[in-house]
This record gives sequence, structure tokens and C-alpha cells, in this order.
Amino acid sequence: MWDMTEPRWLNADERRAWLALVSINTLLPAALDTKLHTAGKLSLFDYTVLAMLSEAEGRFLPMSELAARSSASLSRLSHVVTKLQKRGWVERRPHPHDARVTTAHLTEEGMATIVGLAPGHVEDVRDLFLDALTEQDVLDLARIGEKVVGRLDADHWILRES
Amino acid sequence: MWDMTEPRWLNADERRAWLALVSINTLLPAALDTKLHTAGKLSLFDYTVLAMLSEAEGRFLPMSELAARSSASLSRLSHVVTKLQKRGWVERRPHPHDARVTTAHLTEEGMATIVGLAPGHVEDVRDLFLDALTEQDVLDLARIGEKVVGRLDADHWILRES
DNA sequence: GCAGCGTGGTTGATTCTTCAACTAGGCGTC
DNA sequence: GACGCCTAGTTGAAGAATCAACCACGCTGC
Repeated sequence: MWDMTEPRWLNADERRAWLALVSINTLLPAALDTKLHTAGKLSLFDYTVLAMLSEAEGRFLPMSELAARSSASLSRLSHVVTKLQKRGWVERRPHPHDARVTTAHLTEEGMATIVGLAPGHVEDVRDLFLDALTEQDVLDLARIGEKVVGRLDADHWILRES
Repeated sequence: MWDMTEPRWLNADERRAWLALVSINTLLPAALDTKLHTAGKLSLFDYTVLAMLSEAEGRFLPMSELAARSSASLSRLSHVVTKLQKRGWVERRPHPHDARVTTAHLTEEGMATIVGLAPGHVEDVRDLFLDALTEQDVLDLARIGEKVVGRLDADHWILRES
């Protein structure tokens, strides 16, 4: 026997929050994607992958770790790394101590690409998103956002103790 | 001459808010997509389209209006409506007074589908998202979310006076 | 030392999305 | 009433995401 009671439909505020989130979800990446695509022929996800590598110690990461930091499946990442590799921005190398592991390394050109793109991208993020918010909003959003991420993935890397 | 000054990089809280939003953005739709796909072989976007039609007066909407309410391009919507049409959930009809307009109508089967899916979907939304939040969080998120949507698209339908 | 299981990663097919090009009808102006 | 422009929508091709199948390696227990 399953629960036959009437489902708890969303109340007005829950609906507002939900609809806003879904809308942001489609509008924001789309806007940043087109910005990045005109600036450098890459997607927001491509950019994120390069950014995560550029911030990593030694500018390389195992594929799994890179997947975690870009919230992507290993499969998706593997396809994208292949593409970035063809453009000369990333290299794959075998891990010295564990033959199962592949590490993705940011090349010099890859670094140059992201260094060139970063200022414009940060401006876009401010322009499309952060500039709409007060300091308190940013704080609230960080708090709420991390709660939601924690519910979706309790071990998510952004929640790791720093 | 363009602005040569150092870009304003994100501070710690801005970065937290931004990273959380990007993560939610990839994790939440993915989770709901797989839930909906196992429940009824449709994506979150398919569901949204059916839901918007089911809530519309007369259960039909012009393609452009439906596109606006699902935050999609007309092109994307057109492809999806073709797919939903093949499954018998939606019908296309010419608009009686403006021959340019096509209206998408929810069929009886389409209505039955969404009525069957809705309770589970609402449960999932609560489970994956709303249950992580307090009432105050929901209120804050609605406020902040609508600000962001307004910045991305000042005329967005969710901001229309009701 | 090898059988079995879990982990890390890749691949190819299918599905989805986007983009650019195009059809076609409405509206304004002269 | 015909020219140009705008709005509404469709289409096909190209690029991207997902899914399931798969390979290879490491670890554990025997």
C-alpha cells in the first residue's frame, strides 16, 4: 500500500521560488553560453572545465575529480575533454601510480585562453546576475544555495571544509 | 579605448553564491529529468510544456506564448511539440483570426498523462529542493530569484502582475 | 595466484538543442 | 495595391548530452 492521501501542492511562495529557479536555470546558462560562444567559441561548461583545471594545483586533475568539480558525469566530461584536447587546450596523461586513472592537464594555450576570457566572463556574471542583488541577497543566496546543493549531493565538493 | 582597469573578481560570498547556483543548475534538472524519465519517459522540459498547457484557459496557447512560459526558443519548442504530437498528447491548430499563429492544444490523453504525473513530480520537487529550506528561505529565494529573472528578462511572464 | 567485485574511464548510438535559413502572413506607407 | 519590414513558426544540419555497454585495472579473500 502506498500513500493515497492528496499530494501537498505548492503554496504561492513555494511556487514563486520554484518558477524563478526553473527560469533562471534556463535563462542564465543560455545567456552566458552565447556570451562565451561569441568571445571564444566555447560553452559555459567548457569554460568551467578549463577554470577548474586552472585553479588546481599543478593545473591538472584526475577525470573523476574534474567531473565532480564541474558537476558532470564522467561520460559528458570525457567527450568534452576530447574536444578541448583537439583544440590544444587540454592534454590527457596516464596517472603514474594508478593505471586506471587518467589526468587532464591544462596546456599553456589552454591557460592563455582562460586568462584571456576570464575578465570578460566575470563582467558578464556580474552584469547578468550579481549586479541585480544587494550584499544581503548574495549572503542569503549563498546560504540557501548551499543548503540545496547539500540536499542534491551531500558530498558535493563546494561543501568540503576548506 | 576600452576599460583597461583590473576586473573586479568575485569576493568569497559572491563566489559561494555563484558556485552554488551553477551547481544547482546542473544537479537539479538532471535529478528531475531522471525521475520523470523513469515515471513517464519525458524530460522536465516536456513536463513543463504540458503543465503550462494544462493550466492555460481552454488548455491551449499560441506557440510563442507557450515558448515564453517555458523559457524556451520557438525552435526548441517547435521540435518538442512535434514529438509530443507524435505521442498524442498535443495537437497543433491554426489560429482562427491570425493565419501566422499556430496554437498548441493539450489532448485528453495529454491531460491524463500530466494528471497522473503531477503528484509524483510535486513530491520530487519537495524532496529534492523545497524540503531543504525553511519558510524564510523560500521567501528569500522567491525574492532573490525574481530579481535575477528580472535582470535576465525584464518582461518575463512570471513577473507579470497577476 | 586467481576469481570476483568495485572503480575509473571511454565509446557509439540515440536523443536533444541550437543555429541559420526559410516560408508565410500581417501591417504601414506611399 | 505593392513595397518593405516585422512577427510567427518550421525545418534540416551540426553540435552536445545521455545512456548503456564495455574495457582495464586494483583490491580482497581464498
